[in-house]
Amino acid sequence: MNTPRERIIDTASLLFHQQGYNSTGINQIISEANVAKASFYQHFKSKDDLCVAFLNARHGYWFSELITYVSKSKSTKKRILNAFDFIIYMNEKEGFRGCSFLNILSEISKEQGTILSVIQAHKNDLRKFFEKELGEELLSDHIYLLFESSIIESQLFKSNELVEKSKKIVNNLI
Amino acid sequence: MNTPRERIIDTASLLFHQQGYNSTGINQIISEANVAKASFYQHFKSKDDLCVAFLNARHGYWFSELITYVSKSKSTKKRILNAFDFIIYMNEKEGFRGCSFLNILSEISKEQGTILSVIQAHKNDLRKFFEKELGEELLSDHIYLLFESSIIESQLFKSNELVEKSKKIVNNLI
DNA sequence: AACTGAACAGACAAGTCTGTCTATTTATTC
DNA sequence: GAATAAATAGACAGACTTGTCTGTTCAGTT
Repeated sequence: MNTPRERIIDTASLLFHQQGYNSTGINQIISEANVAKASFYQHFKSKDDLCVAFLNARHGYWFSELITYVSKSKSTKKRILNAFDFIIYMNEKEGFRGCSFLNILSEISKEQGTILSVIQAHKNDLRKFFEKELGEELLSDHIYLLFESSIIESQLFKSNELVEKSKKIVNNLI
Repeated sequence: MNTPRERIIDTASLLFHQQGYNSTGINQIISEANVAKASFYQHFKSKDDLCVAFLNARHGYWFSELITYVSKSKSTKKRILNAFDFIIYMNEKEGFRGCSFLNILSEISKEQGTILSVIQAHKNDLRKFFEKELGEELLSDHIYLLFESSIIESQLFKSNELVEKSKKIVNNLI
């Protein structure tokens, strides 16, 4: 049944995604993860510390899934279009809850600089991913921006309509 | 010194923007607005009710400012570029706090459907704004998506770099 | 069989939150 | 000047929050 640490992160992933970071309490996390409170604070020194651990885990999971999706094709163009299909896949899998990183970005204050830099690092990696695929920086940033808004707009409207439209735009662009 | 209702909405605007919706309590709002708690609940039946009122007020303010900015030019192209300059202006004015509507989107749960529809209505109006300016739907949605990500990325990186890049992209696009 | 480290349960402190309530004061209108 | 409406202050209920703490149980190792 996994280690307590894993159970905590798995449960937190689910709850942060479903309810948001600030609306999810430690008590609910440990209760649903079947972990004692003392055990929680043995692994994480604070809730923010858990948040960083969660974002790191999410980063690893999310990118490996993206790479899996992209690797289905060989041509750059198809690979990029696959990335947008990955958004649709994730939306359907996770119920249009958007990007964990951007959701938490909206919830943190100036004092939580550590969390902010984890979010920035994640997005920088995504930006680099498109740059490596495409070479040209202006084009890759263009597609990065469309990718980002595709995630957000599908969360907002609980629909893949604008993801599909982005695919059409990107298809004409490359 | 304004009416209590106005003082509440003004204070809430500031605090929701600075600290987020869930992190801002009623007590802080009424204290900083110099309003009694009973007065607050005479004007708003709940915190979510205040949220809706705030978003409506924000909608009015934000759009009127956008229109002012856009109206400085006559050609469609220049007007669209002005809209991106408006993002830069707001970022500098408000300290890269991003979009009130999207920030609250990240904080609400499924039960808060009323708030969600106010956010969706705002973004639909923005989408229509670009459609009216540009006519072509694919192009106007393309620019709408770049506009949205420009706001978010500048909030994320506390910088106007990607807004400027979007301007360059849009300049080549129209 | 004794030791060790990690997990367990759960009480507790100190503070937060929303929303309700009573009771008093101020301002406006008839 | 009396009546009405809207503001005030602030106590209170009840539930929540994070983090600390005590003490117990259990598995693995020597």
